[in-house]
Amino acid sequence: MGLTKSEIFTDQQNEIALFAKVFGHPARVAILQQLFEINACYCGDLVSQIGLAQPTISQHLKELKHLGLIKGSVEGTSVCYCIDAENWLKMKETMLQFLNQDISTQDNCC
Amino acid sequence: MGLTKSEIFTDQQNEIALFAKVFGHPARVAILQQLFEINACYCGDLVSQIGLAQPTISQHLKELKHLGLIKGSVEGTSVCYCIDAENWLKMKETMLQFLNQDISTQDNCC
DNA sequence: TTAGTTAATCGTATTATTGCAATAAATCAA
DNA sequence: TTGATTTATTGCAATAATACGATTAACTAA
Repeated sequence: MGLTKSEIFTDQQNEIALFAKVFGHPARVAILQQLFEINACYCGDLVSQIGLAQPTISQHLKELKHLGLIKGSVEGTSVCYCIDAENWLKMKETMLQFLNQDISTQDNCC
Repeated sequence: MGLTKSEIFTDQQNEIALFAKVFGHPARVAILQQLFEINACYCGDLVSQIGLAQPTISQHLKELKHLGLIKGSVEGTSVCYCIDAENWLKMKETMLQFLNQDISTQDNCC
């Protein structure tokens, strides 16, 4: 019915899915790459660099902030965003655990 | 307008987003974890283990297969699915490159 | 052939996501 | 205070994703 049944999955599975979902849009990938490269970036800079409208960028920033992956500090009229290093590492641990799964035996059936 | 503007992003950014999007649902995370654990699994087993309807599981399997992360072989009336090890490794390389980004300088602005 | 089993596909209802114009809010400069 | 600048929020239209009942397709066994 168009509604993800989160309750039938484990917390870990839901957490992985939540992190992955936020990376599931190229604009958010681009924003994060930019923040890593520049280390800090104004919202307006991201708007001109990425090429989406200001409300759209603002919305993507909000989602990244909601998951704790970035943080922003007000500087006058503009807002400076950067990666939240601590939370990024925590996220990385979770995702690596998922990505580094190995196939138990070598003889695949397919 | 509800339509991702893929054309304004790099191929790499779009690729990362596509992989991440498929991990952005707990059912697909659960399916992949199960395939890693059991090494091979019938569609029907996944249906009973995960607790979603058969057409729903089949749809999720289709998406995973479309990205090349799993492959299935017909065995009589059932279909045996397993991880496509080679493509999984390729995907992992792409995602690790993204996740392993480091902050250039230590002095964060925020 | 016929009945049973398993999985894919179709159709559809419901919810989520994306994108932006318009507007509001907050700050600064004169 | 007024006007300019920057970002957040609101509202809405369009598209995508999720889930499943019903059906189809493919195979097996009797």
